[in-house]
Amino acid sequence: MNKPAKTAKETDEFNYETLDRFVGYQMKRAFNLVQADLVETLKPFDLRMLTYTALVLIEDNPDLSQTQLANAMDIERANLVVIVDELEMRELIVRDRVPTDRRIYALNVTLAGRRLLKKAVNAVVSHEARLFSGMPKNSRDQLIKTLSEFHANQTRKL
Amino acid sequence: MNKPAKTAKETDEFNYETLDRFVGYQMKRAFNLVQADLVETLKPFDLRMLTYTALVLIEDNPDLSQTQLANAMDIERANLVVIVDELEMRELIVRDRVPTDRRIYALNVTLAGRRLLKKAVNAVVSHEARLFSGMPKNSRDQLIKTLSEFHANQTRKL
DNA sequence: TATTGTTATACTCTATAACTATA
DNA sequence: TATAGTTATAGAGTATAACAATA
Repeated sequence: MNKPAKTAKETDEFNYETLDRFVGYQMKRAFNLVQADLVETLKPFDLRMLTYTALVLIEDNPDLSQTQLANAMDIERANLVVIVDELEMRELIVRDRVPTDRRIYALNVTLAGRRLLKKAVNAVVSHEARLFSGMPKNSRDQLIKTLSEFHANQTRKL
Repeated sequence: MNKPAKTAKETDEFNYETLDRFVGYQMKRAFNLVQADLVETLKPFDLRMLTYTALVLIEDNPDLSQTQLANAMDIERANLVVIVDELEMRELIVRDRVPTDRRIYALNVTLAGRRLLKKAVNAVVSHEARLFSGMPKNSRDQLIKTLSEFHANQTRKL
């Protein structure tokens, strides 16, 4: 097959030699796929990953303050405000005033929030089961463990 | 320790019961840490993750077209245009015209691009070595393998 | 008709600085 | 002074639709 010297790359086989050792990029690509599927999964509940995560953490940790929630979610307090605003406006959570320290809000899930979350959690569990169905269970468990330990390790260094 | 009934959560021990099974969130948190560190690593070269990745792929795959590159990077063609614009403007790559198909550009790295990339790759390798220094080598290899297989699995399904 | 590269646009997430009210 | 929540803003990444040139 003689071709002209200058043509565009014609095969679909890419050389990922340099990129394959780039863990960050593997993480990004994998996460992008998960994220895209998750967006669709949460759409019926009018939730995004951040609002879903916030709701989960507030339910599992009653009376959480916004600063604590932001830390737990690894985002800035400033960016959490609009998320909490949205959940409060939709009456999925409440901002309770704390008598002993009037600077703080104690966040709590409402009944409506609890009901919505229950359905959303089920949907997310199904979404992940489907997404990782091709992955052996021990690989998935190991993945969670590795990522979790990595996160713990990094944040401890600060 | 008797406390008033309504106070904000006082301990730093969080209940991650629901979240811990949420692989997508583990991926996101881990990736965010990597990304934040990578931004600093690439800053001296005036590169971002996307421009760095594009440069790597173009060097390792001469005569790549923009559509092929976008596919390899898992981004939309439309979003690649500004990335290629930037690299071309900085004379790190060239858009070569393909005589046999005038719709296509054949992307190639310039000498300057090659020189910059060599330093950048070294910096990224160091950055990852440092970042994952607390992780056993086989965990890191397994992580790359799992993420890579996951990606291959998902994209094959389309 | 289909494909490549392109423009425009909207939305989301992230990061920073500065403000207020409370402690 | 320091902290909790807030506002404003800028930068970056992502997704979609529509267009011109070319096949």
